[in-house]
Amino acid sequence: MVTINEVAVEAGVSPSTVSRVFSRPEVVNSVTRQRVTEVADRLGYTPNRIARSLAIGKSGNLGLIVPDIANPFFAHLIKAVQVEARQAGLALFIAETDEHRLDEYPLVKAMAKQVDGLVLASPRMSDSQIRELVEIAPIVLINRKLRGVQSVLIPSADGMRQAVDHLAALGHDGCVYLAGPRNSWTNLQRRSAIRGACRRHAMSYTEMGPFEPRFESGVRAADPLIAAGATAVIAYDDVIALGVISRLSEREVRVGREMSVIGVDDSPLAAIACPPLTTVRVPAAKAGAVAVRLLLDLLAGRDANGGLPTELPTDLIVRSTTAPAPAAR
Amino acid sequence: MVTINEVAVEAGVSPSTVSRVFSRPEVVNSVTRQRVTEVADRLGYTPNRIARSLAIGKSGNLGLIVPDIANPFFAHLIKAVQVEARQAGLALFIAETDEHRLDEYPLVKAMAKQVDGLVLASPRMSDSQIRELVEIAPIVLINRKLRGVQSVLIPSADGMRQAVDHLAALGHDGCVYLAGPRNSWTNLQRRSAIRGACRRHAMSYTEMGPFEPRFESGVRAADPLIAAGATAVIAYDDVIALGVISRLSEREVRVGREMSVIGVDDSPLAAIACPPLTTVRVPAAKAGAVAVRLLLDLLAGRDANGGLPTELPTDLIVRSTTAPAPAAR
DNA sequence: ATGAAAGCGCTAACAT
DNA sequence: ATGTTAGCGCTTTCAT
Repeated sequence: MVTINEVAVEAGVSPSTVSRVFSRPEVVNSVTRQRVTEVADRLGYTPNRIARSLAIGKSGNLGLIVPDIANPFFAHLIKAVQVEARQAGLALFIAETDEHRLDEYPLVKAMAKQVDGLVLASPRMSDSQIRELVEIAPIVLINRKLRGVQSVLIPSADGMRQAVDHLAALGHDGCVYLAGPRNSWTNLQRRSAIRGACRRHAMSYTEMGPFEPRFESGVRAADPLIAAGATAVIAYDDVIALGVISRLSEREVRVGREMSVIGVDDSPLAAIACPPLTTVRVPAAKAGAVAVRLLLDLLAGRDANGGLPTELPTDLIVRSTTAPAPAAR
Repeated sequence: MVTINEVAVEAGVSPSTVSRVFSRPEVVNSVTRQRVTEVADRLGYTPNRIARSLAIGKSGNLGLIVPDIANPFFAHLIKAVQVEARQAGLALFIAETDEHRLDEYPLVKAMAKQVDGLVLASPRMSDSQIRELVEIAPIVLINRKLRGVQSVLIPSADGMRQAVDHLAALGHDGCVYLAGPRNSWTNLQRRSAIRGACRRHAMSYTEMGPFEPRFESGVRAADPLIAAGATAVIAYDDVIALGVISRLSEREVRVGREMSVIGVDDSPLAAIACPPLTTVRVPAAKAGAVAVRLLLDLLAGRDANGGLPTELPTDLIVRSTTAPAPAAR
């Protein structure tokens, strides 16, 4: 491995000069700079980021923790974070908790030591654990609210309300909510928004779950749904909704006829599904991008947004899985 | 930040002892160890991984480069790599090239310096660039073949042959291939397998493209397909296939009747689609897991698999988008 | 504009 | 079993 010193002797300058050429080129004489870069190229020298990190006390890395990489919502979130981080010249560490609440904390803690900042997407760990992490590295939360910690929130209350209004307008006199992970902030938000809207419309509210956000959860949920005589269901997310639809079709209940189904996320899946899924659009990519920008502000000492949570809006996208209630037809 | 030295003085031992307690606990007297860990806890000390990396010359990190994080194929690949890396106690850097061939090399090179090994998934860069990277860090390639570089390959020839056989059995007298990215090894494999199989069946072979693996590419491809009077089409991947189906439905050509469509990947999308997509199953997760294991072997000096490429099999999954040729009915 | 020297936090011979 | 010492490769005062 070729170091700064070898370049220095070869170019007939001191190590400091070589260092400057790579960190603050403008302060070194252009002809010296020229010579140094030329030698560096010839020797194939490139700075050792780790040594650099140790010296300046910053890693140039960001960390991102998500529950499930393959879930389309998080996949798009990751993508946006990656793009934004790169734009800022930062590399991205990524880790998945796989919805395993227990491993989450040690995992994140280990990562926190080697990054300049951390984005936690829908973390399941306790408030106090998050507080401890904040001591180690600047943190931005996505879909989790905690006093004194910067966050970007997608409350989805608007979208859920729109969803229930939509159902009410179609004449449904009740709806069931297929709940997501028990401790998820997002789930709590959705649940209470739906419940509130149902009350306002004098619709009955039933809850099933909790379900992990997987396709299989949805297929598992479908039969109880039929048994309960439901006519309308809102799932925690698109993935679950799609599972429901799949099983419903197998059971020969026509979705968008006998049963109305609404998902959340508007992942690409939703538009492709059959029938196309009515869903609440959630700005995943936007959330990721905003989170990174907040983190960057934090790192730069700009006090981002006055420490207030940034809230992103949601909206109902009506497609073909919702229809008038059978009784109302 | 509390360092090893502060712990040392507080515990009345030398820094080396503290260091040992954290790296090779078994070599230090259990009572000293006890005292040190206790002090460390009290002071909230945790080792600085960056300093450690510099000292031992290894980072404990793996890097993964993918063209598109949100593509389900890569999403599942990433997930498997992440799981496998974590199991080995390694953190994972991830970067996306977004199918931008130009940025790819510098990006990867920067990452190569701070990881112990690299997995390149479907890289688009040139052979010589890859060769240069191999000088910097151990590398395992996925779906790219290069003499002297370890790789895991999914040639998909079997699957494509099965796909064409299937079409032939349904009475189609030709098929069109919606090609993927021009320089992609995978695309070349698929193309030649399809072409070969068509020749064997005396079927006509037509190619359109290249297309980036996106839904929109597929919708764009559909009209020319109709115009060309095609009865059967094999898309580079599921995502494109789904786009085709979507546009075909809009144009009111019934998929699985007038037109047969086959995808590749068997992403979750395929089963959910409408109608369910006939597709060639590609073991994305398996590929990721195997790649990490090969990399680990490389790092350990075990010469993995004799340096031979590991090949993973593919198989046709027949669902509902393929049907007898209209003429043959 | 450049150089000398100290140090970032940890590890690894080598001694004891 | 533990301490001493000398780095790992880079940055950064402080001089010049």
